Amino acid sequence: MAKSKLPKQSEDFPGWYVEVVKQAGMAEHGPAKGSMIIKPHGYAVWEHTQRALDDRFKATGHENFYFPLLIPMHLLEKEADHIEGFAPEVAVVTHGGGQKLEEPLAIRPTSETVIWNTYSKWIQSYRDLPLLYNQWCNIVRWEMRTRLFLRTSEFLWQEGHTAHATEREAIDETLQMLDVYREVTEDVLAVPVLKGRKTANERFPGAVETYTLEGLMRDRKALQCGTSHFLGQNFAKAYDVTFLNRDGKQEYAWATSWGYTTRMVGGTIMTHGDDNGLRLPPAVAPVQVAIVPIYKTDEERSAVMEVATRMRDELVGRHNLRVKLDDRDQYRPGFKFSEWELKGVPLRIEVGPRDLANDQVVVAERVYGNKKQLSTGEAISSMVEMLNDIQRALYEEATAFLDDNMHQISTFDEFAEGVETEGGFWVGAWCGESDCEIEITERTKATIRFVPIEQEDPGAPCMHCGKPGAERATWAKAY
RNA sequence: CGGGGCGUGGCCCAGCUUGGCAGGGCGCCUGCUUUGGGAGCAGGAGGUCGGCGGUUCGAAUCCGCCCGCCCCGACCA
Repeated sequence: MAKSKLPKQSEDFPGWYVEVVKQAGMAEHGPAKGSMIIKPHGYAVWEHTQRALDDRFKATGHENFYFPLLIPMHLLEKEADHIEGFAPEVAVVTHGGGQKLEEPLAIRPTSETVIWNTYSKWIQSYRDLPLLYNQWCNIVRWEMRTRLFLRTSEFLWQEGHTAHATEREAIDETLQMLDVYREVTEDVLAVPVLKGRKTANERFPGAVETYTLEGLMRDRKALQCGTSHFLGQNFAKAYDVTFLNRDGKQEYAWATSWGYTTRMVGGTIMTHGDDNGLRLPPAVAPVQVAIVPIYKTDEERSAVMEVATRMRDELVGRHNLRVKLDDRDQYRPGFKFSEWELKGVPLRIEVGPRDLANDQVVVAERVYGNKKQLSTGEAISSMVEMLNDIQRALYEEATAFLDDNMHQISTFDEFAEGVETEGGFWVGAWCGESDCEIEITERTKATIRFVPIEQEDPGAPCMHCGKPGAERATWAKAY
């Protein structure tokens, strides 16, 4: 493996992250404060994530639509908890056409308000329900402090907004979509996650319940990886969305919303990356196989390129893989090896004169850091299986890491000390009261990432205040 | 919003203390030699020194104001 030009993860994780994002060509800062330019290598990871999600949305009966970016202020202000939660981070357009606007326009921080305002027109009867819709879009949330992918003032996401005739159906939808997120996060991004319910403090503004997925990054800090909200009838009441039920009675509709963002590109980087750069899961890697030709003379070049091109064509045409034949003449092989490793490409094929003489190629695996010699035919026929194996290996490695960093809390002091020095997830009894939660957070800088989806008696008093335990809470320092 | 830092060829930075030809490394272009783990040599292109004003014979450098960005905290996906 090449010597890295990156800071070491163990010495400076934030520095490592900033550098690997830049050097691997994933993203850079935009000209406006807190904004992000997503570069092709980063955007492709998002595109593959989008595809995985969108296919599953369709498979569960959802359709895509699109609502406008600009929302009249008065619409935004109808649901009290919602506007209170979002007010500080809403960007507002005050001028247009060279004039001050009569009514300012909010740039959407999320679209519940404009969508539920419209749903009131779309929903009259129980026969109109359910509405199972989703949109892919950008949103703006004015943030104090930003980090590429993890928190920028504008980001890309998907927001699902469904309306239902019954509470049960809406709750089922909320949990179903959380499961879709879990499947994509674990099976596609190879990021293992824990599933749970947010406390009142951490809940989405306007939601009755917020369900979450939490992953653990390599610096042992938690990352929220997707949330699904049961909104009850809060938005239906604020925007007067009623329908006539089977019995001829007016009822408020039940709502859900769920979102998944470009943040997970950052989550994937921080879950799998190592001191040599990215390690991308094959399912989302923009390039799954890089072929590096090696030659000195023109004769060698044409002989090597012929084999390399044939392999590329077969891997693309017959095996449907994403392959890059690196025929750039201005770089030498060693440079290319390092670059593809930095960019996290799972497999690299090296073809040179020595290989041609032996009717073989060299295959290097990014995740294992090894090289093996295979015949051309073997290399081609085993490539899909090797990629599947790498996908699985990344997930298993991350799962082992997560398991190693799960701690059961026995005393508050041990927890406070441990979460500070070791990081990771800490599980223990909590009284269920917000004031106590806030005190613990102030003392430890850790937050409750989630409690079990179905409330469970921990069978022990609260680790902090000693009152009867109401919940088994999982704590961590988080992004 | 508080604390800290920084704005100088595409990128990273030196020069500023003590005013006097605008420099280095990387990258880029050309040529030759190279090519199995980040190549070497030679030549070359590229600059309103963040902006405005002031002091001065003379300002990247001193003074004032402004703008922008990054990092650390409080808020957040």
